Amino acid sequence: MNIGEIARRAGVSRSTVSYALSGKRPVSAATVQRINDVIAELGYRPNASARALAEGRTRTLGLVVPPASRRLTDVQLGFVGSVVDAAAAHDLDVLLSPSGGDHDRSFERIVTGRRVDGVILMEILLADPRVERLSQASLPFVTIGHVEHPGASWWVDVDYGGLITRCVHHLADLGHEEVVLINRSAELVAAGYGPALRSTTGFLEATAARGLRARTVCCADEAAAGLACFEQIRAQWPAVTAAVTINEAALPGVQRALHRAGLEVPRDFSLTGVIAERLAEDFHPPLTAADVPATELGRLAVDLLLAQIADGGAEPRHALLEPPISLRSSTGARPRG
Amino acid sequence: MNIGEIARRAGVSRSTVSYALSGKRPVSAATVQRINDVIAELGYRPNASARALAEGRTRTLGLVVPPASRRLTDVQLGFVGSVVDAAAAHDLDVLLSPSGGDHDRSFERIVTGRRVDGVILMEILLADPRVERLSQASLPFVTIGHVEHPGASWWVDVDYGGLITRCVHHLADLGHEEVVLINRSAELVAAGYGPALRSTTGFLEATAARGLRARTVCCADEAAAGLACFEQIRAQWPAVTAAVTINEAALPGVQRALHRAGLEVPRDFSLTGVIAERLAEDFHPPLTAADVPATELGRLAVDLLLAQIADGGAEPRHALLEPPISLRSSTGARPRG
DNA sequence: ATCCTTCGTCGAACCGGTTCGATGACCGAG
DNA sequence: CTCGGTCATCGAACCGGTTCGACGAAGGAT
Repeated sequence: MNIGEIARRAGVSRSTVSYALSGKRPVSAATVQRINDVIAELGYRPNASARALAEGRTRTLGLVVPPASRRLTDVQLGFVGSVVDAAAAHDLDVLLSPSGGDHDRSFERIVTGRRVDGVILMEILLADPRVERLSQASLPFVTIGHVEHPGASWWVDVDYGGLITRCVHHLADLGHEEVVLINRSAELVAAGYGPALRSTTGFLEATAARGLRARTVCCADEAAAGLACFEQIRAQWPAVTAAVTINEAALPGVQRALHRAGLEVPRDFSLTGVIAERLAEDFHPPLTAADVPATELGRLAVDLLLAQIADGGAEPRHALLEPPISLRSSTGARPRG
Repeated sequence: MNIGEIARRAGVSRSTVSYALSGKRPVSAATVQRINDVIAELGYRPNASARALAEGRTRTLGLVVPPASRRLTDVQLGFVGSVVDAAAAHDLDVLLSPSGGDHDRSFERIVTGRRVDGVILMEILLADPRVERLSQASLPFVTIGHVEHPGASWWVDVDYGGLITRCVHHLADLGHEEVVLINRSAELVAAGYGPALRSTTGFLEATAARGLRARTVCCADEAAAGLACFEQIRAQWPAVTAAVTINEAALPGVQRALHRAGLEVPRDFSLTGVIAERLAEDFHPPLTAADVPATELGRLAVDLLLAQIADGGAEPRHALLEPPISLRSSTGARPRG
């Protein structure tokens, strides 16, 4: 069931079948009809490997994801889903590569094996060796998240710094005077994980600008850590009346700690941050937060990647999204006394 | 940078380079050394499409996942991660195909385009058209979850019926007399989703065997639905003192409803079921539940698929896992009065 | 009737690997 | 010295598509 068999049964040459399918040269209507009949009867589809070899492109995108050992957050899961859906909308397949910060075998296969036309890299670090590797392999790629010198490459990202800034202003407007940033894990910060670093920067600048006392803690991506972390905050800085967070996984623990401490949100304590929409709405009460537009980000990443593949010499393009803060009900005026 | 270039620079023929790399025929040590030097210098890796075309296999597995519009549960996410990791351990890549119950373009590309050596299908229905399609295409495949007539195909699954049965016995041993099953959505049940149906069967048989009054409700996969569902249970069947569930996504809502009703777990109400380990431990208090061994299931699925690819004529094999129930602290004796 | 286009189709080369049969060099045995 | 047998390597065919140049037939202009 290859193109030669189709050609034989339709009584034409292989090239005519190819042209009839691609439309790249005119073929008479009668011949097209005959070929289509044979194809429908045999259920033929061109062999993807052969086509990729001849055309020099695979119609496949690579998606580099964190290995399963690191559990995906809701936001990351949203990226994966939307990238896959957006690619499918262009009739492209997605090849998954689980890769840590170092390039492992799977990543190398993707990069040098010509298995994909381009790569989307998520969860990158400010100085990421994989970005370097892709550049020198001259394989088109787009990162979700941006590196230290963002002018030279293609990326999409959420403006964590800006969003955290707006969260702080929101709390300042409500009269809070001492606030804490619950960041992600110390390991991620140490490794140079952009969102964690930019959140910190934005938080410190905004609190300074508004004259607030600022506290920051790192917290592992687990409910248990969130609980411990919040109890430590209460013990260490009892005057803190509001928290800003980008750590989704810690939220259930924070909620339990609030409950255990007898604090009611937002009457006794305000909570906000950058959180996947679903989690913000599942919280009790629903969180006033910047919803990460994971779906749009994934779609944009695919669009940029396709543009880059179509025109390799084009100037790098970026998109820095700053979604609005959804006012739900987890923030309120600073409690008095 | 193809095999011909390597051959030219090493002063040998293309076939010698190929044999040196694959080891399928002896090549002198000196020649191998020379070839390896050139390869290392140029950073050569064989073109995956060309190799796939020549060998007749792609070294790639297909993974059919629900489209992103349906949010993945924690258990499903666990499957995806473990399948990808297990495949990577065998130096195989994973191609993702988002597909609903019907076969769409992405699924068809996977099946007929010879893009993959085999397929893993998750979230299948009792009568799933995709299973039919893969069978007639004679493409090796393994399902996570099993179809109505399980003898004819390869699959791995968790024994939902058996686990729910054991949950019911556990509650009966604790003295509960009226219990409810919180199932997944009515749509899934109507579509013939195996875990939902087998849970119901197991629940009804076990409660009948132990002489318990049995109630069942369907609940959409959302926190809000879980809350509404639980409040309806309290209103409609006030004598219910324990719930069994397979609906992870509804848990936050159930928790909120329990809290709102002033019920303390397990003193006033017992809760158990089949739940991803992480969620069971994030619950307050941690849930006594059967932890779905998603990681093992994914690994097993890959193992079975590789066995099937290696020997297409082999008898279909299955694995029905029945993980132990982890006794945590969400179940207790029936409250008196 | 002759020449020039245009249209539809064909054959061959090519993409970059793998694999099979053949060939030549070298060796030890007779 | 010749013969038989390894061993290492080579050339060619093949996998299944795409694409380019060429070619024959039909049609229009002169």
